[in-house]
Amino acid sequence: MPELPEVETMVRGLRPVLSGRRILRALVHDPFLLQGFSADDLAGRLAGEVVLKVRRSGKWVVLELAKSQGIIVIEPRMSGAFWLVAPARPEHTRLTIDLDKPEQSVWYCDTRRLGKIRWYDSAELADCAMSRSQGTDALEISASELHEKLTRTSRAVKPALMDQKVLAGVGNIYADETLFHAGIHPERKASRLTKAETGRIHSALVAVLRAAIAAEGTSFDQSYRTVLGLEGGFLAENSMYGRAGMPCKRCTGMIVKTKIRGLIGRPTYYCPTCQPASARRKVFRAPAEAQPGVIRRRRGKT
DNA sequence: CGGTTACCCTGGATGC
DNA sequence: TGCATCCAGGGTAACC
Repeated sequence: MPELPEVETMVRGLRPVLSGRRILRALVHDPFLLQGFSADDLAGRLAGEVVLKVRRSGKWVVLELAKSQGIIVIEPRMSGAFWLVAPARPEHTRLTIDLDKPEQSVWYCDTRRLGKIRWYDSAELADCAMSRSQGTDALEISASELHEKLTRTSRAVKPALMDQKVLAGVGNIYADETLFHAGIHPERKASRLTKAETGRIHSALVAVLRAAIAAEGTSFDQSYRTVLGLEGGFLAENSMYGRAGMPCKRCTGMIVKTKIRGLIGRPTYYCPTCQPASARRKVFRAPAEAQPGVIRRRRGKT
């Protein structure tokens, strides 16, 4: 579930509790998430370690260890979350880290078990591995680099924005939100975007991510919570996600939920009026309610 | 090679 | 109530 703002919120919550602290012991409850090492191995390496730094890279949580100089990378993917407060060990806990003086437990939970935990022996190895699968962080990329990266691909702009190698941190919710604020249709061909348009995407991206971080992310249903178990507040400010059939906040037209090419299996929300399919032509066809699974529009033919 | 899809999991919601 | 199906905010192997 977590995208950049949610992971940033996790890291900000973990940092004061974890950094500089000694790990008493680690308990691996589910070795399934471990990539390339065993539960005993991880427990052995963590016992007695000191956490040097907690930081974020794209949608990943990075723990730097002081003694071994090792790096742990946690990818929460869809359902990973950290808990600092709970009456007892939370359900679906996959890893427990017990801290020393004063005693405090950090639980890492992952309902769907899609997340991954990786270990690197040095910062160099970790950086090398991470830069292979992640582009520039979405909060650090410049407007000109974004323009260059987007116009290099012929894909639709939304899947391009969500490609972690293009830029790291944007997922389904914030891609829709960003494109709405930029006034760009999610299926616009990325290579055809003008400098002005990618500039609007860049400004919208930064504004949306900052607002979402300030609100501590987006929560709905039983999904994402902060490390203190609180809901993030961005859903109230959010203009697109989950608002199919509701009025657009800018033009009062109706928000559409659909599926787009390159992102089968994930919903896309957009406003057909504020985000026209072509930069030059207005869309007259009612684009609504394409049946789930059916791919709308192919070369403008109806 | 670039673009797209199938699949990895589980639990909650929905439909019959 | 019970069972089947669908859905979800991510990432990647494998396919065309």
